Amino acid sequence: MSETYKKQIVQHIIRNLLDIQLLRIIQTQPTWGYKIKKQVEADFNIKLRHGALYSTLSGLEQKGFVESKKQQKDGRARKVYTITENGKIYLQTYYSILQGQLEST
Amino acid sequence: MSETYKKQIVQHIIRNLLDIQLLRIIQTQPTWGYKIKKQVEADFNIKLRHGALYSTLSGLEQKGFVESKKQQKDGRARKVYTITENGKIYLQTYYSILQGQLEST
DNA sequence: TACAATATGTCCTTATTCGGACATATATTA
DNA sequence: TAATATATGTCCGAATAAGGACATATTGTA
Repeated sequence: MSETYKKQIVQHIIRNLLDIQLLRIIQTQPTWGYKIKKQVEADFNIKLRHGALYSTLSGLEQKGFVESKKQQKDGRARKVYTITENGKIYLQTYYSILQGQLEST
Repeated sequence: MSETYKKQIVQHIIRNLLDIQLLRIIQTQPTWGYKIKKQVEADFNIKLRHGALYSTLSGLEQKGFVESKKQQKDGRARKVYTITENGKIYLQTYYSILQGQLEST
């Protein structure tokens, strides 16, 4: 597979479907903004502006796809996000559409 | 699967990953702008602005992912797009990234 | 003959998003 | 104690994209 395009496409997906990617990450385990940023940057070797990250997280919460709880860990205040039932349904619907596209390849 | 979200997500994908969706369609068979518009609108029951469509097609051609040939059919001038080798590699790379995400579900 | 459909393209104003800075607070390390 | 890392958030000017109109040409239909 072409490594040349890989980074480009990942950036494209992260940029244009950030909400869905965040839901994906939060579904695997409850987590918080800063950790997601570090994780995505390490995993994909790209930059993630925290401005976009936090506002997208707020958006997901407003839509009822995630819930947040303030957590105090080692003196640091984290906002831990957990996926909701609606969030799971939304993600599942997204996956099923992609699955359909992959199958018709 | 939730029908409530389906249309919303399809619109999201078409809107944010239009270039990839166009490549997908052109890969299955060479086609032209107007036909793609009608096809997408019928298949997904959404509106596709032809302004965005034609400029995205031009963009794909500039990037070397598709090639166009002017064709005369029934007196009408069509610009028939065909996917290139680079276009196929690009799409394949995209699919492999999605596959990876789907597998980790 | 007028209208709808096929077919492709540009242009312009408005709306949205980007990238980066500004802002704040605590903990750890050099 | 100064810098770095963790942690979350807002704001603003610039860049980009969206929506729709303008433009043109042919064919088929009412």
